[in-house]
Amino acid sequence: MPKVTDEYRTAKREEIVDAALAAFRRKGFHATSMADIIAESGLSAGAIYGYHKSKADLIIEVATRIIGSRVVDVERLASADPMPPPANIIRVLMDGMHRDLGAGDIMVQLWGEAMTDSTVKALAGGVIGRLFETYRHYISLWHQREHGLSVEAADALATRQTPLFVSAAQGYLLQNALLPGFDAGAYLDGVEEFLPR
Amino acid sequence: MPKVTDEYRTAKREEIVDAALAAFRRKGFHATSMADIIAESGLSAGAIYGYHKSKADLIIEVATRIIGSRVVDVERLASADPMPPPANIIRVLMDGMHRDLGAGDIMVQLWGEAMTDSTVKALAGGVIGRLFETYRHYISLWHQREHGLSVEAADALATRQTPLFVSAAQGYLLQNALLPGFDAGAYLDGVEEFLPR
DNA sequence: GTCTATACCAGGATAGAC
DNA sequence: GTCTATCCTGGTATAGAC
Repeated sequence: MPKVTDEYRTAKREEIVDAALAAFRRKGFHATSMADIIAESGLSAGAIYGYHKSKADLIIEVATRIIGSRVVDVERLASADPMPPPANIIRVLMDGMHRDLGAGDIMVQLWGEAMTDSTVKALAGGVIGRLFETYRHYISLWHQREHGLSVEAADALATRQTPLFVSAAQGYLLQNALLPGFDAGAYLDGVEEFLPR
Repeated sequence: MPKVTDEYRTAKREEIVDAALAAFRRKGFHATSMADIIAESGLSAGAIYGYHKSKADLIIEVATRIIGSRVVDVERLASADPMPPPANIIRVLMDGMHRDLGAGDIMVQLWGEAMTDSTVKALAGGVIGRLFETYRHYISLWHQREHGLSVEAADALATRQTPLFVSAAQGYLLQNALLPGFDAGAYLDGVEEFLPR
């Protein structure tokens, strides 16, 4: 029975994840060394390794937190009464992203990381899959309410549309991160003008 | 005046880039060590460094080649007589990608790499920018021919639509790389069904 | 529980022989 | 021009004192 409580332990773990997130935001996943995280946290190497067994472990921890918040955002909107049209959700998603992370750069890094690290891949795939499903459900619901479609018809339509909506969000992040003159406002206007409703 | 010709030198450079590409395809940019590239090329460390001064150099070389081919693809279609609708271009782009690279994974890695390596970022930004412009021009042309729009009207419309078309391509690559059950055919059908024409 | 100091390793790049 | 052998840095993780 540890004298120091479980709460203490989890709080400390979180604190370290915070520091890792801050460091990763600044330098990216693999350009960040454990020394950076150690400096950021104000703790020592020994302390960190007492809570997280490796750098990979920290990446996973950070990634889970990032994507998890997005799912919550969409779920919240699904219960709003006048449901915003699906295309408008992108705006909410990107706002949340921006609030949590400052920029989407870290998401892009995460995708890249997933290509070679199977743990990250499984995680990213799983969580994006969840976001995907949440979005699909939202779109189906919206067609039912707004266009009076049957559940089956709405589901079928949503299934065909969802990938494109998800792409609109992913494309926003990528273009924002890569193209010097990216105009976020214009992008979102375009999404609302041209994606189906 | 070198006895060994410039042609020899460039050919050798290319040969090494080929090997690097093969290695990167298999293990990703930073998981690939110089030793891997050396093994793949059948040459030695010394030889490689005689032609390319660093690993970063090789990444740039490979990246340039990859994206450059896409631009050519789109340019070629712009002079086809019945121009395919812009949404159909995605299919061509993805086919070419697949033929050159086997999978888009390496593109995703490249984007991630760009987040922390400013050279790669400048390169990726520049070349994606070129692809972007090529696509925009294509869309404008298409609206002029197909809908009889004035140059100005077509340009304005194309400017608003292009980002979304580019997202559709980027989203394809990402979802294909990350989602276990990704259905490429369905995705492309959705693109052609729902993107504006 | 936390610190400092350090072992240990991977991998990029080079020197110098042929 | 190409090879082998090796240097050296940077970075993760651990050992052991406090």
